[in-house]
Amino acid sequence: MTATATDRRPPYAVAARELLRNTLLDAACEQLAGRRWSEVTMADIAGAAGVSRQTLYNEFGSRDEFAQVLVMREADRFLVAVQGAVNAHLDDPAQALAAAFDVFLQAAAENPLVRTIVHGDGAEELLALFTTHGTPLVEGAAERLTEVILAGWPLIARADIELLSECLVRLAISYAGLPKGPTSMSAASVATLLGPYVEQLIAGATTAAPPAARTP
Amino acid sequence: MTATATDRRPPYAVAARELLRNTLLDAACEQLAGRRWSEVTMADIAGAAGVSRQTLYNEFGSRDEFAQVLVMREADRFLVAVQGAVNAHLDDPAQALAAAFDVFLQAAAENPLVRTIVHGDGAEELLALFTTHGTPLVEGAAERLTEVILAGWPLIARADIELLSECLVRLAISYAGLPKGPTSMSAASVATLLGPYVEQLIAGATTAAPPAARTP
DNA sequence: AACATGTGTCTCACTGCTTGACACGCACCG
DNA sequence: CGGTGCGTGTCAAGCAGTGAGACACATGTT
Repeated sequence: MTATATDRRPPYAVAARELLRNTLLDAACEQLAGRRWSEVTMADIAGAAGVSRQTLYNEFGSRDEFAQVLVMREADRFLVAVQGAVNAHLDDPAQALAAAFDVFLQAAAENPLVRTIVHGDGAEELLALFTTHGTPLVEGAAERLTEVILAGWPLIARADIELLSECLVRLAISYAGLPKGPTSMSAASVATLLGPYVEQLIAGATTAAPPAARTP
Repeated sequence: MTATATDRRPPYAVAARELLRNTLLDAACEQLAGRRWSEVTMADIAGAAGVSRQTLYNEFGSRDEFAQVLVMREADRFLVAVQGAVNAHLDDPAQALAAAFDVFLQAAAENPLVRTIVHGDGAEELLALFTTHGTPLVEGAAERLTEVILAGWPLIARADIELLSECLVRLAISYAGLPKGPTSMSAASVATLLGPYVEQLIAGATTAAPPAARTP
């Protein structure tokens, strides 16, 4: 077995399904760049993806579910960027916080989907997926963020990170939907506010649990 | 960036077919990393790709045709690298020649498929595709290389470039199969040998047909 | 009220993948 | 020498997913 066990090729069937879903989601994003969400029909999306409307329904069930997946995928892309920013500052938690937040806000400000929603052009349904109906998004993003942070600082208690993550996700969504000044400013504010907390977490973890002996 | 008119998304059906072919070819490369070509069965390839043997035959006809496509795809990847090297030295044809040749030999030396063939481990059938049965490869690569050069120096007569391209392709295959010293040395040799010819082409083109004062 | 549009569901035809089988060639082996 | 195993190449039947068309339903428009 020459290839490493981690990067295993997905069987064709799985890859094809993923390709279908991504093609449809990409097609929707493309449509959204020019029109409002309420103006984009399921037929438009299917057509832009080169697929029948029925296939779209088979894959995503309903328009609402499709929107949900669309938003979740976009959020996931942000988290990839955030993960990179965090891993680039593993030595300085506060700076990692600021950098990650800045990267996120920057990406959000440039993202077509986010711009569409924030601009308020008939995308109320999508907006709800970020706010009032945002449970899956917030929980999913917080969970994912928890893993990212936990991977960077394994000594901190998971519960503390979960608390921090949900707070960060909510703040991030808030700032993304209602920007305030330059992104770096907002990021600095968050870092200032939460910096002491994370420093305390780090300190508590390193003193309480030196690398050799782990205490749960 | 939303979507320029040039990079249009391929319809799902096309993308899925391409995905199937690439999955199969990748699976074959993976198998080849550990075993000889003669030891890799069609069933192995199909299985590694997560697809049935019949599908493999439907897509590629026979084992020989599959090997042909495999080699051609690998060659195409080399040409992408070569194209990059050429475009990085549009101001100096001789240097472009050397750089492209060096890039090619470097990539060939590191390529698992090429190494397998050169090492001679039971891949005689594949070796033949580069040499005695290499017509499709040589012609295809020369054609492709012609386009690359023509794109860089549009003033040169196509016939001259075709001549040069075929010569280069044959030399490249020769050096790839039977390396001589460091790759940069071989590249320099070729550049020295063919440099005067290309300089002459450039000179002839710019003096004979100056469509504007725009000489590269 | 009549109409137009979009969603969601259903049915049918078709394409493509899977499975199992078979003939053929070939190397190995008693 | 014939038997056996293995791999190639082909075929037919079965199955899953997609495409195409029609339909009921809700909503908004005229």
